[in-house]
Amino acid sequence: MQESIWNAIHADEPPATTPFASNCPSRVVLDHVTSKWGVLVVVALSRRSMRWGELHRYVEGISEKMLAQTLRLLEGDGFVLRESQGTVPPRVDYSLTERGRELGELLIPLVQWVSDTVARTDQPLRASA
Amino acid sequence: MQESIWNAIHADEPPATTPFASNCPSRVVLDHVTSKWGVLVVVALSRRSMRWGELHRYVEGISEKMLAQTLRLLEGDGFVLRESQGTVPPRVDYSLTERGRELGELLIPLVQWVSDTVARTDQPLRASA
DNA sequence: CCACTAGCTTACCGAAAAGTGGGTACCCGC
DNA sequence: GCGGGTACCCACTTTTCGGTAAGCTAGTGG
Repeated sequence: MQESIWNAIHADEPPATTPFASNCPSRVVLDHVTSKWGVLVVVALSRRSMRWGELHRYVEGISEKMLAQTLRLLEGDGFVLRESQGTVPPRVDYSLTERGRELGELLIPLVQWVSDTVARTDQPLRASA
Repeated sequence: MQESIWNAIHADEPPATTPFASNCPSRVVLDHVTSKWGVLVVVALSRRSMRWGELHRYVEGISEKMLAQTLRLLEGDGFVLRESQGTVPPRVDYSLTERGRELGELLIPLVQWVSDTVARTDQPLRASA
């Protein structure tokens, strides 16, 4: 176990093990999981595994390219499991790994909260774009 | 209160109140708070308010432009409070609003978990870039 | 009196992300 | 044999992101 990021916040210079340090590898993964589509894909797969086409229809507005790219990225990071049945027509199932499920449990409250907060706000949340 | 995003996941078509729908306004805010620098700034401000220069030094690698842009965005979304004492040389304090603090409590576990997971992983987490 | 500081803003430009349109392979139903 | 469905990949273009550099204000140290 490593230091809490709270310790980092106390210090003037953050330790290299937290994403506040520019050379920390966690920044890369953090970028992946907080990417525009990455969040939605992980949350979508949190409930149940889905096929390619299902995901594409479900995460509205994502292009095929971005879906493929996002899935490959998340697979590379060990969050998503890709299972291709060798059948024709092709059928590929995507699901979360154990690590992906852990991530989902952190992302779901975030998405839920943002969604709720925006919906609840009477005055527009943003003054400018 | 609105529907849980879980209901959305059960349905074939997600309701317009969740970020799965392409026209949902929460997508915009979600993009802000999950942006590369947005996450780090909110988490940094979660512990204590900071001045411009402090933040700039603390969130390593962020350019002045990006810091200003991120802060303006988060201020527009109501997450960050900007207090400029009219003194010269200028002194500006940034802190989280109540809403910002709520957000921080969701982001901290995420950052912590990613940081821990990456640090704990022996084999490289990502197969490809 | 000149440089230096803090906290920005704006203009400019290259890089990277993301959208578009096409193609592929294979089989099925008509 | 033609079109449609599935799950992609590749090339091209557009859009956005993000970094560099300069400028601005006003007081302060040398």
